[in-house]
Amino acid sequence: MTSTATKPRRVARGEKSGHRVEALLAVAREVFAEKGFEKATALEIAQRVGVSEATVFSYFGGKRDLCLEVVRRWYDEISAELERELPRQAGLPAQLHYAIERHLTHLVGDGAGLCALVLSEGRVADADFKDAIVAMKRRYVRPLMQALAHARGAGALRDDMPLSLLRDMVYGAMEHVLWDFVASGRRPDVELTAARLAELLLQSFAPPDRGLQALRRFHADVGAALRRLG
Amino acid sequence: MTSTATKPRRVARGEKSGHRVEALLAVAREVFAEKGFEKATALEIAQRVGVSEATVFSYFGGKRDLCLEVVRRWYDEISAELERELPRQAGLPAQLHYAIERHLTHLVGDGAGLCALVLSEGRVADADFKDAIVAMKRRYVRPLMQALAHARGAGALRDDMPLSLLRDMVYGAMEHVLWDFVASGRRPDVELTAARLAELLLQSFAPPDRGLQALRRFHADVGAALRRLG
Amino acid sequence: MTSTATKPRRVARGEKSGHRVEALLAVAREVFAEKGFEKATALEIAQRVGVSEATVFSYFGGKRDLCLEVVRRWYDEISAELERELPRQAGLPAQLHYAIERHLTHLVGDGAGLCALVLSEGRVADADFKDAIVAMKRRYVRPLMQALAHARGAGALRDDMPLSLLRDMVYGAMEHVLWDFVASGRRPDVELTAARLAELLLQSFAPPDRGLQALRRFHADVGAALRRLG
Amino acid sequence: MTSTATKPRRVARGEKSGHRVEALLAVAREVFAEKGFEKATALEIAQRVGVSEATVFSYFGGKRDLCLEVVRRWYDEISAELERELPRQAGLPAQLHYAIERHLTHLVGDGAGLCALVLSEGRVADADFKDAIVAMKRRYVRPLMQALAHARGAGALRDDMPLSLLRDMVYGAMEHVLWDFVASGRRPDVELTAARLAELLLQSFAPPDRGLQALRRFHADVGAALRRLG
DNA sequence: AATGAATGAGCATTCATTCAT
DNA sequence: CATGAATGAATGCTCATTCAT
Repeated sequence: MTSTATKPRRVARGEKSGHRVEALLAVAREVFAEKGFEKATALEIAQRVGVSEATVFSYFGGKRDLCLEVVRRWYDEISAELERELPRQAGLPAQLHYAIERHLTHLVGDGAGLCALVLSEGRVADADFKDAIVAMKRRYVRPLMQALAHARGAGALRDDMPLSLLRDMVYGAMEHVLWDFVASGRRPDVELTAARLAELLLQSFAPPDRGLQALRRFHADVGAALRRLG
Repeated sequence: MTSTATKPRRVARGEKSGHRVEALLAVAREVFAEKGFEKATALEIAQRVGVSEATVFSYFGGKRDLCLEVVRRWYDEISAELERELPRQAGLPAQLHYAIERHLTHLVGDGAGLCALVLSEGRVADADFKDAIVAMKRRYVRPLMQALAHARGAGALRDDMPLSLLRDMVYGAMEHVLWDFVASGRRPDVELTAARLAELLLQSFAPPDRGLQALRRFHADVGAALRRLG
Repeated sequence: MTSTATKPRRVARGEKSGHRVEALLAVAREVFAEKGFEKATALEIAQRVGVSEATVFSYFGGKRDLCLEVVRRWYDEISAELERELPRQAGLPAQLHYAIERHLTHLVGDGAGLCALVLSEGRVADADFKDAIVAMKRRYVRPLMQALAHARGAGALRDDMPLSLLRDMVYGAMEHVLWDFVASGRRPDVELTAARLAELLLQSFAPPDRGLQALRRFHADVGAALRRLG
Repeated sequence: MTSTATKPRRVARGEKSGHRVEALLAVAREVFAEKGFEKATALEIAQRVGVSEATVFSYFGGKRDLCLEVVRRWYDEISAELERELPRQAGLPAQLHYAIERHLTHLVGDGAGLCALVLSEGRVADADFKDAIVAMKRRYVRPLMQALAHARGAGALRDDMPLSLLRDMVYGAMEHVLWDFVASGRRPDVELTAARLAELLLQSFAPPDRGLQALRRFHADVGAALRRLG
């Protein structure tokens, strides 16, 4: 609970209230995504839902709280899905592909704006906000981090790079793909892009190929043998 | 020249004015970087420089113009450097490393905020703003794109991936490294990170190794010969 | 509905709101009339009503909208009255007198300022504003124009002058009477002035007198007969 | 000298200064006419003349003073002309026509804006301004008023109407013609309009026709005689 | 439980005006 | 003489937030 925000006078209980809250959150997600935090207004959210401005504030402590809740819900959804499904994928390649495909799908769906929200608004927000965001992000990223760690343990991943860097490559690349989409308006082919990214990243993450080294030694040995024979 | 913005009442001429403009732009860069476009105010910029609010508007057509000029200058600086130096680097590995190291250095320096500015404010800005930003971005990225294209021509780059995706990997990874820095406040080791990223990305971009294939065939052939020898 | 103006946040509903709107419009009429469009401020209007500045903007899209609404209401009032009553007057003299008396009464009442508003602010306003004003003016003037046209059809009006010129004489004369009032502060005797203006204008508009010509011929004939008798 | 305005630091002397002053006044007339008092800016006037803003204030005590001087000059010009030429016109019809034609010509030329200036800005200005304007107006109108008074003395003008009302008809009609021009942008045919207005106004001003009355009595008498003859 | 109504605080922007050089 | 530079004071407008009903 933040010190600056007023407590909502009304806390959702029962069916009707539940619906209200859901509707408000859904619309707020839209509006924040479209306009960004600053340009989003309580009035617009209220009007799209069909309630009064004041109602928004009776359910949420304030604009900031509402926004945080929106972000929280979004992260909850995608995190839960990832936590559930990622471990079911067999092997790093499948897992990486799954994580990428899901992330792209969500972001292309409605998340570009939210993404911007998190990236840039998080920067100027107060500590509370920041901490909350960081925690959500951490949770969201954990499944993939665990998969990477596991793969590294199995020798399927080069161990001379910090996992955080690999993670940054995964999500950074996707985010940039997203910005292109946002800037140009051209919807990317999610499936294709996911496949490509997964392949590129895998190649990137692969440990220096021991087989290749062995083959090179073999070639060298055969060559040397030939020369000795010569 | 944007169509909507008013012209500045004063255009910098002579020494004094030059200083004022530079001071304003420098401070504006700081403030926009810290606060983002919306939360940055002309008043704060003015006060930090030690002039009145009105003075800001006498040098720049408006807040938006000032912001655009700040971004323009920043891009000019880093673009000019890249255009000059990148072609002097020998080979894709060196070029990639150079581009990464420079980008990280600039962003860690003062650009994280501006980066956010460009990424997220660009989303809600008017067409003029957007177009200007896009043009700058394109210029900035061109040197690396050309290097990549050249490398691909020389067979040093896999040709089954769009260059734009490779570019997104390069810059996306860096941006995420930056966000970590912004969020955590822990300054990354630029040199080390640059080296690592360059290596990871190079491995990613490398064409399926023809030498490796040849070696495999050689190995197979030798094996077959051995078996035939029985 | 003008394209540039923001919509008011609140649209009057119910009793209370109705009162607020009316109060604001009434006071705004005063202030615009006193100060003119440019010098009138939302703050002053608000203060005279006893509300905050923001309240003004919550009922009207902006200063311009408020002003236009004020003018619209004023024209509506006087136009409706004229449309209703003018046709009931019998004969051009009565109609002219009625139109003049009403116009003077309204202008002396509160309209001098509004008149100036319409006349001179209209010059610099944007197209929307202008068009709206022109339409109102046209409506207001129509009843008299129709009366004039009808009188001309009946031969009671000289037909060698454009009606628009006659109209300009009617309203121009009155406006000047008004300016005298505004400048000097001496309230004119509306009834007397109306009677005089009506008589002057009627004499002006009368067709060259056929009766007079006939009488002259009669006189000449009688004279000739006398001379023949002589 | 007004109490609020600062004295100009520089009073025009000699050739150069004279030119400056003239140029400033000429341009200021244009700008005030185009934009009205409020929207006219010292900056624009200065730029059109090619001097700095400050220069404007070094020649005139302030915007208001400059404006007053512009108006004064304009009235001086047209008043002087009228004072010189009107008495040379023979007879009321010629004089009325002359006054009308000159007024229309000047207003259509560049005066519409100045006219609005005088009419509406005069309303909100301080007493000094107002008095000055009133004095100018009075001087300008005097020649025609004297012509009217003279005509009335000669029995060529009905004496049951105040001269001020006749004056208002003359100038009011013209002003309305002008507003039509300003609103529609359609330049009126000055010569034709002047002729028509002069004729209409003359017919308006003519004394009730004594000849007509005499003729009617004659007709009545003849009729009565006939009837007596039975 | 909902909201109509009101507003305080803030912000971009404009411009007449001053003054040191 | 002229002006470059600076600014104080307005002013229109926005919006999150409060509160009585």
